[in-house]
Amino acid sequence: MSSAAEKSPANANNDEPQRLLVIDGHSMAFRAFYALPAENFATDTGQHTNAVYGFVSMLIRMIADHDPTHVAVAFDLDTPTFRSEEYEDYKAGRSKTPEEFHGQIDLIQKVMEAMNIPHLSLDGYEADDIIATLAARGQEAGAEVLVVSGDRDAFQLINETTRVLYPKKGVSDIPPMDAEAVEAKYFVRPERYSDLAALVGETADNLPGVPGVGPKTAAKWLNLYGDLAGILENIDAIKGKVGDSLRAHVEDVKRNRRLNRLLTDLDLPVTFEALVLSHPHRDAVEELFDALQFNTLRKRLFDLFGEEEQPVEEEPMPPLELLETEEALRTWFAERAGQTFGLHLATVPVTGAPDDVVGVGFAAEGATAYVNVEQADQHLEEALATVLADAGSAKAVHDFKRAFKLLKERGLGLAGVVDDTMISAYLIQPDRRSHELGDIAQYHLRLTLEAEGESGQLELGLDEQDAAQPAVRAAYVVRLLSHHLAGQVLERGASRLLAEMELPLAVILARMENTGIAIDTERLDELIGDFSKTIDAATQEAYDAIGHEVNLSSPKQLQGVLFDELELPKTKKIKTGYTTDADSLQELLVKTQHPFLVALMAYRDATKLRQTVEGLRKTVADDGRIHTTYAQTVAATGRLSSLNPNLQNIPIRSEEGRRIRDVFVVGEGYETLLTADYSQIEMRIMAHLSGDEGLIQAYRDGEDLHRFVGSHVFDVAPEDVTSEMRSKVKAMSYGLAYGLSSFGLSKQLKISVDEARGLMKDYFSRFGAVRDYLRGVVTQARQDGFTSTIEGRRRYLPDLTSDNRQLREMAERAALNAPIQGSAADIIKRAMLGVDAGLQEAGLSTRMLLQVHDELVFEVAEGELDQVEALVRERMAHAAELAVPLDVQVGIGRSWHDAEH
DNA sequence: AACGTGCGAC
DNA sequence: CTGGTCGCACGTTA
Repeated sequence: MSSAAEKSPANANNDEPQRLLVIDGHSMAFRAFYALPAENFATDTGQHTNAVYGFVSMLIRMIADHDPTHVAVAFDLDTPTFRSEEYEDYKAGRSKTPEEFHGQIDLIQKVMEAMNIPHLSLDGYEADDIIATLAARGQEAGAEVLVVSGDRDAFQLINETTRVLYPKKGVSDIPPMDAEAVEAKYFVRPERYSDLAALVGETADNLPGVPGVGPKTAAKWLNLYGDLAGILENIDAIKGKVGDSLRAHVEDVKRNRRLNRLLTDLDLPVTFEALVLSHPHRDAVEELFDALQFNTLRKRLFDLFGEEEQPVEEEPMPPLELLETEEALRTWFAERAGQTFGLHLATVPVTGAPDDVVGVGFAAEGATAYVNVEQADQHLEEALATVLADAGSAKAVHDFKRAFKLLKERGLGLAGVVDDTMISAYLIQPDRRSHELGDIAQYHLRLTLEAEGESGQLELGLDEQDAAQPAVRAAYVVRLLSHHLAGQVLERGASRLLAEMELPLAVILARMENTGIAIDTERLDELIGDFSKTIDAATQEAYDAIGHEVNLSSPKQLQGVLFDELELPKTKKIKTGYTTDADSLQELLVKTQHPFLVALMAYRDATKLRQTVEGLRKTVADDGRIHTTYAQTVAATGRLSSLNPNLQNIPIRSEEGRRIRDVFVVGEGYETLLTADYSQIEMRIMAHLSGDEGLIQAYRDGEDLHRFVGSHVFDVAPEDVTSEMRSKVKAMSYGLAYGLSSFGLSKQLKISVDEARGLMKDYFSRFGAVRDYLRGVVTQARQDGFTSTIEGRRRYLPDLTSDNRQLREMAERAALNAPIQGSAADIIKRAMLGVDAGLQEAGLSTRMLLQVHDELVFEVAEGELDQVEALVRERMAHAAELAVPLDVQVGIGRSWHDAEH
């Protein structure tokens, strides 16, 4: 399925297959109303908009998913219909429409007018009749028909060309019902569905059926006698109680059948052609959506129809010029002075080492060029080096950090980088999972990395062309992308983040990665042995406890042992059965005291540790150091991530695990490792962002925050806060920043949900500003479509308005967390820039090695300790000006373990 | 190869 | 249904 953004507006071209989408307006509005909480959707004037929002959202999605050429919406009127005339209790007993629903139908109709989508209603008839009539007309015109209705009567319309979207509660992606689906569910073909409904009855319409007859019986009869008429002809042949029941209610059945027949011949004032889906009235939509305060929806709507979403007209790529002499290179760049060059490296893989740079592709206005680095003579290479290292020559690259490192391998510098399209794309869409050049070029420009006519065939004869073509093509694409993304980066207020934070940071990260951290490999090997012994012992214990062997690493086999064999109580359900996670095992142990559980948990702990240590062992480079790679465009909040290996999840909480930190040591020629971390940075940010006077003052006074909060929540003097109270508020304080529920808190603290709820209530009654802030974050994010950090880093969360509750609530928790986690990421990034600058200004040899979210690890050169400590403390503490101080804790030692404090 | 489960860190 | 952000290893399934 293509995304909404790719849809072009429909046209009535007769060569194209036509598809009509007909929607039951009231029923969809009601679905939307109940899918979205009314209290979250209201304008400043108090008009509720949840049904309008949900309706338009579903409509956009359906247009995107099904690509109709024609669309219409049918509404009921409040006036009597031929059905209520015949049967006065028709649809009686329906509960009154809620207060908040009032006026929303009118608004939906206004939106339809602005969107240029016809909406129809007809005195004396219901929406279903209009739908049936339109469906018939669509079919006559040869169109495929999709009916969207929450009324099962619509099933009678299903045939080879007509299908029904019948939204089930809580399902946003609705599979269309066709004849087979109806038959599978009701055991009759769609054309017999009305007969079946007449027999069974329809509670939604207050039409009683034959008592004792359900779909199965009705279907059995219909299949036996052909149709309802056939049943009535043979009515005396039907035996048993149900036969008597049928005979007693035959008039009801006949009435039901008259009422549930949809009319397909209404006199509607529109032709099929008038239903053609065309562009919205832009001004009308702007005005209406302003009034409704729909901001993200406006963008989705315009994206759906937007002209700018048409494929970008691709100009032929300028011809490739090979720069083979110093002179040629100088001339090429001199003629284009002042331009921003797209740049891309041609590389070849090398086993067990970084890729090798074999050439450099450049793109400028109307020209592309390639320099073969391997065949370059000294003059050419020097000229190239000059251009690359020239800060005055502006360049756009994709993945600056990688390019910087690869060039460095060749002894080449890289400066003047004004854009990294990978980072720009990330700042625009931090949630995207891939920011690879090919992906974002496809997404933003509809361009592929493969040039026209290049697919597959090798350019024969010239080896270097093989490397040159793709590199130059990439440089060309990078240049276009950079141009295209710059506007969006600016619009989203991310220009400073890019230029002053992420780009300079890339250089620092490249250096950290190249430096790596020294490893005591002997110690590492010892640890592997130690953990292995623990594993062997635990394994044996586990086998003894159950009398046979089993793969303790297989959740599936463990389920067999725990729940079938040992018949322990069932745990939480997961996709593949019942969970065997650590929390659940602990609960099982409390309940059953089974020795197998103890052994299994010991096995889990030890295998996790051995696995970590073995992973580290494999990544120790020839220089005896581990060189992680930092991913700058992965974490949606703005954090870095670390991979190959991940050095941001080295154990510390358990004594056994902490030993692993002993293998990270100071390198030869250096004096010591130094770690510096922010104390409670996320809580401090929460205090700052919420402006809670109590929390702010506590931090200013340098109090033990959790003790302080505990004394207020439990209403005791600070010195009377027990460690149990302290750990409770600590869990709660941190949980709040993650959107923790009272259920989650109760589980974590092993207390009742009531107790957890009470705890949270007390917390918020003392720290009301925190509650107001957290509420405000979600409301604001829903309005804006994004959250922001203190540096203006945005995270877009379209799911905040999803009609899927689970998605929506996940987005709400992400919205709570993103400003806090993201601001902490901003702060430590600023700190890294500051510390790095400070070290250089002071001409120190001390090196920054690692970043672990709120911690930096340094390798301190001989004699620099005092100076470095002062510098690091100062720069970290002043990386941001908050309402509370940023407390920095520093530790020193020969290993990472010893440098903990 | 892709997915699901489980778990380490902050 | 129920705590955010990651990366990685293993077993299982396609």
